[in-house]
Amino acid sequence: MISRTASIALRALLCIAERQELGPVSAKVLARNLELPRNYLSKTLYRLVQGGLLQTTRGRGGGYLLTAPAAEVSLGRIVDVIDPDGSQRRCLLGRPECSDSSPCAMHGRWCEVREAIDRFFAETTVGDLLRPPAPDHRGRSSIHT
Amino acid sequence: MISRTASIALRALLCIAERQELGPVSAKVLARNLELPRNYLSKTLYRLVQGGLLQTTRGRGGGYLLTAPAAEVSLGRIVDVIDPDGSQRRCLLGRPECSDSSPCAMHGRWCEVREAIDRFFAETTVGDLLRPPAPDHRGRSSIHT
DNA sequence: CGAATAAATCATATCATCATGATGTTATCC
DNA sequence: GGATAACATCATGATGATATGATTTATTCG
Repeated sequence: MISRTASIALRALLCIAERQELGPVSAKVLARNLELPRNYLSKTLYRLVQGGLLQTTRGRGGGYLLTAPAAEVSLGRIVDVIDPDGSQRRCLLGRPECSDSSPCAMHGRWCEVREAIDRFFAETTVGDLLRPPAPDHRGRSSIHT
Repeated sequence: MISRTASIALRALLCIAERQELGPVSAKVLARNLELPRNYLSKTLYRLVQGGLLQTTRGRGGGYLLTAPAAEVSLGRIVDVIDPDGSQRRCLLGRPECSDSSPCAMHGRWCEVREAIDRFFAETTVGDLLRPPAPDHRGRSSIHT
């Protein structure tokens, strides 16, 4: 669905968003929290910096901060920075020019699903995920407010 | 979403399903139709044979046939044979044990989308794709018994 | 300044996927 | 039985994603 690196990027951004009120979050802290090698993480974080999602400060007390409020950062923007060829999720049969006017055999049926995926990534923000997961009918949790 | 090889497998099965009334479909014919190197295709087809989706006959006039009616072969079965680790599509944050009782931050929101994807692959069959996707035409698509 | 901290970068290493070409095996037809 | 057709398998290479470790650059603090 998304690459492992994109998955790491999502986790890293969430972790930074949770902690940045206390100041920049260092790669060291992130590596410890995400249980990942520091340098590998560092490279992924740098891609997010270049993608405009993070800003950094070096030296003592330095680290990473979001460039925009968490509520304004969609998951899609994060994934697009790491997996730039989002057209992975396009035609299931691999046709580069699959479209409504030139559809493959699955086009009609798959489009609905694909649009649901696109909506998820476009509409869900980092901010949405900071608040405890929306209680739903699933799992039958009997927690009342 | 699915690997390139899985995409090729889908195309190959569709092609075989379309042509098998005339007898087994050879790798040579498939390679020509799908514009793919014969040997590479051959290896992928063999995986489908091992997965129980295709049967083969060798020698003159030989080739590949579906083992079951097209209407009974779901796309999910095909993809599972080629990309056995379907858990790719599971937790977006890569948690192996993400579930309703132990959800990640995205679990609730993502599950709905994931289930739509799972339904698509489980419910769409090769047979569904053989008939043209019923565009604006009336009459052909109303085949509800 | 010099030491410490932290990000940025470089050089490799590893691994799975994708792909090609050559060869082996099985079945059919004459 | 020999030629041919067709799938099965092997060996190898190319590519990109993943991962590790070492080094360099920038900043802060004493």
